[in-house]
Amino acid sequence: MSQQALKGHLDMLVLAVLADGPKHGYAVIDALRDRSDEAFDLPEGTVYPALHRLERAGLLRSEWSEVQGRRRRTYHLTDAGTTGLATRAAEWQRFVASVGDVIGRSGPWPASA
Amino acid sequence: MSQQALKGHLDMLVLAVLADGPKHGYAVIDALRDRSDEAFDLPEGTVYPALHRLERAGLLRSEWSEVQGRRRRTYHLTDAGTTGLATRAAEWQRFVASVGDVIGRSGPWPASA
DNA sequence: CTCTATGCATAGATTCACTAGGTATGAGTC
DNA sequence: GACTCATACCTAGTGAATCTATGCATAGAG
Repeated sequence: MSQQALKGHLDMLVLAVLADGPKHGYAVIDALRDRSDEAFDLPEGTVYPALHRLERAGLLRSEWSEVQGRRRRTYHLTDAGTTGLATRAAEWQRFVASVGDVIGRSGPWPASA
Repeated sequence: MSQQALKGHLDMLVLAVLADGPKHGYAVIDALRDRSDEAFDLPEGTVYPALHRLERAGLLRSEWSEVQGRRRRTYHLTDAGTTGLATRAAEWQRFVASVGDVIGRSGPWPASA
């Protein structure tokens, strides 16, 4: 996968896995890898700053906890995060449709699942 | 549309419009706008550097001509450009499928055309 | 003559994922 | 006990690539 393919779409992916339920950072990374069948195996240096950015933007909130001697910061979507995800997902689908128009796709995408 | 959505995908789009036939830079911009129904209305400062980059990479070649007193640089795909487009289009579809897996798409995309 | 569209170009700003490092705990191995 | 690995957090700096802003030049319309 191209190194820049994610640009501008990472926030949506993070919001999407958190829409399933609160998770701490490391679990977000695992969820992205599992759900994408290894396609999105993101380094911590990518995901942690994204989480901080989304919290600063008000789309996430977090609480600290301690589980078996390890500090965890668990993130959950705010209301703004929920609507933000919906907005980004809609934009994504328009983007995909536009790219399809340009590259000349005719039929529906092959199902992956 | 997000400002960064194109990151890493612009090359594919440029190659796609040139796969339809040789075009000069300004015409590439027009083709992208027309084919995407205005969604991709890209500034010259985006497209010209992309064309130069693709030519340096050997995916495009260009010739100068003069039409009605205006200098034109017309680009066409090389063989590497044709295969490069196929590669990028395949990667794009895998990327779209992976994003779909993460954000929980179930059915096929709604047809846009 | 001015303004717009056409047609090319580049320099600098900006965004954002990634690389590379750092800290710390728990569990398993030798 | 020492070592290694997985878990779990963090940030500074790099790099790639699009966008903003600007410049030059010609043709045509008003």
